[in-house]
Amino acid sequence: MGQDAGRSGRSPRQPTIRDVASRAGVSPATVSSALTGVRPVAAKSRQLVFEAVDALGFKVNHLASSLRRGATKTVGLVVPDLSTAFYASLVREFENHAANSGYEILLASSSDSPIKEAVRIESLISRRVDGLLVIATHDDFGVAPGFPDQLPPTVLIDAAFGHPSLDTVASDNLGAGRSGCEYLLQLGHRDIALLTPDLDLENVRDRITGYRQALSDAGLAGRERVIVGGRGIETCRGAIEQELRRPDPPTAMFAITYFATLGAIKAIQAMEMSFPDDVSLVGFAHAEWMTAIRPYITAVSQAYDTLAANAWHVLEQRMNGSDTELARIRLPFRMNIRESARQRLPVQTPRA
Amino acid sequence: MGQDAGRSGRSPRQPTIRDVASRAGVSPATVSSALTGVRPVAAKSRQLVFEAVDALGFKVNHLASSLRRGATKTVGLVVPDLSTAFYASLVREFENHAANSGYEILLASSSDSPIKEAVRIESLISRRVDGLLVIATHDDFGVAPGFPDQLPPTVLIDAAFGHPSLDTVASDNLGAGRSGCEYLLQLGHRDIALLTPDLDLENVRDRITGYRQALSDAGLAGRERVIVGGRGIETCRGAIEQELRRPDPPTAMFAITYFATLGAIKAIQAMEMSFPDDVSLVGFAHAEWMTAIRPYITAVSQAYDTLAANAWHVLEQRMNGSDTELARIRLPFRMNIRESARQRLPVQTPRA
DNA sequence: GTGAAAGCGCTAACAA
DNA sequence: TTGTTAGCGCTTTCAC
Repeated sequence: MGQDAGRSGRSPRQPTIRDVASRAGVSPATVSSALTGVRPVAAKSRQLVFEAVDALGFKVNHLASSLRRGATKTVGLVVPDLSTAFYASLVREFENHAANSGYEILLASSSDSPIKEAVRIESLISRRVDGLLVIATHDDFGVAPGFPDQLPPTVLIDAAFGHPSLDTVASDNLGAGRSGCEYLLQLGHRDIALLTPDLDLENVRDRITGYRQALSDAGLAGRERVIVGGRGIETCRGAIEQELRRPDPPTAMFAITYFATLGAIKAIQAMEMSFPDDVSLVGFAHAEWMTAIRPYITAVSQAYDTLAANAWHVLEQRMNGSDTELARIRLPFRMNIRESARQRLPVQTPRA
Repeated sequence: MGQDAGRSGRSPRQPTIRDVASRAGVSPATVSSALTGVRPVAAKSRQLVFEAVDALGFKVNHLASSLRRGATKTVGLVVPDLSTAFYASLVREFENHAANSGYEILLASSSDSPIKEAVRIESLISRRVDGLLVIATHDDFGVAPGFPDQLPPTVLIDAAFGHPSLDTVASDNLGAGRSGCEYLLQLGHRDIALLTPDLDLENVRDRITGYRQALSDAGLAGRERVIVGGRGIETCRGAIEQELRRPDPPTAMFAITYFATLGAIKAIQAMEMSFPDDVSLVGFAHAEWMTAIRPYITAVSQAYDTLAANAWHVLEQRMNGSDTELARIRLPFRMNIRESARQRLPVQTPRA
């Protein structure tokens, strides 16, 4: 239990493999072999080596070894924003996979900016990561001034699905939009408003398409109400309030984003209405509070764990040199039926 | 805008500083000087170098340069758990500070286990991080089988405050416990239950001490009600329900942890009671939903941004060789007064 | 202002 | 099975 957690720095010098070698009375190559197991080492030598390692407190200099081997056992992870719970969950999953496979994670945030994205990736490349996991800030990933023209093995998650030259993994957004809407339809709703912050990302647009399809399949093609609320909880809230104030307010709302969900909730409260009594709500994403405060929030959520597992798997294959065709993985969403949406009451709204 | 985002790998070979040198007709040393600016370079040479760099698409191999310079411009960040919003916020802040100072972050999760913590730190050291930021899993940081006996400059955040040989930065937990309780006292409450998941960490114990002090200062020394609910939202919930079922239920509750807050909310709902009508609630931590769903949650929260800024600052000093005395920084909490706690009614509220 | 040469710590040939 | 040697790509004396 030798710790000392000693005051930083000031060490005489970290022992090198040479120090170990001379103390063990073998060559550096043997030490290396004993440590890495790349070539057989006599039991005796190995023991000598380990004794010396312990005695000296030797730790391989991963830097030197990476430089020599041409691989760092490190992957870069680029996310648009660490405060979004979904991204944070992905980070957690990836950290886990990485640790289990002997990789380290270099974390970078692009702050939702394509050019910052480019800069951060550049920096990661300079550090010679073996691979890159990126949640792109927009669908044209790779198009930004100063974007590196050579990438290590890279897997794109969530956004930029179907990139022409990179593996991509995403959720079945279309299906998610469909399911959310169908669920509401099933409950008897006919006036279903959809709330989205913007139309920038394809994944969001897909959700909207799914919503439209569900509506049109139900013979309600003309009844779309797509509310673009803007980024930020407050702007979404404003937009929804406006919608609720109309003479023909929706009887149900489908928020297709985490912030949109929060905005919708705030709007409903602000109008002194309540869900599911006055209006049904289907939200998006998973968060613990959704099952803490009543009514529990019915929501569609991404299977972040499966998403991460798949992305990691693909990346690992690539890093190991696999040259199979581009991955194009679509993963199902989860539909968490709880309490915030319910059967439309017959008297609720005037019919058209 | 030269991108290609080309299919991974298969490159001929990354150009090195030598390639640049020969193309520019100067020596490697000059290229290095031009790039790093460590020594003056003639304008002419510099231009030549940059042209060659552009033409070749050269990128310094940070690995090689780190090895040579003996510094990586990388710091390791160890957190107990990425799913806790507070830690995630710290990570975000640190990533930001790092990027602004030209550092990269190597992220590791200890999964709340001291031994995993040791293992992960070991790995980071092997990668020769210049510094370490760690949110320790317990107060005896550094005591675990296999814990490295030499650390780079290290700053401990949140837990293990006052470590004998490392800089520590934490919130004023005692003050937080005090404030939360005093606020409730001020509102006229006399039966205030405190909910904590456990007594393991000193920061939590300090909050409890603060609560006790506030009570005793108010002449209510005998009225402490400390409920240890266990990790996990559900167990907390169970414990609170039990408390609320007593013949003399508390009129107010103070949850001193994020999960405890969620547990308290669930318990209150499960009892078909509501806050602040039947019982007042002061929660812990900051989350957007606390100001989305009514009633908004009154809560004490850590100033994660200030915490991170201070920790980063201290770490940077150390990494630059500062040898001043150990930092021991206590930062104030924030008291977010919202709606979940209110004046105790003279007559205990009847059921609705 | 610039170059030659050594070397950071490790691993991979190549020999033995 | 093991050692010797070269060199990964960079920076840094030291000399000019």
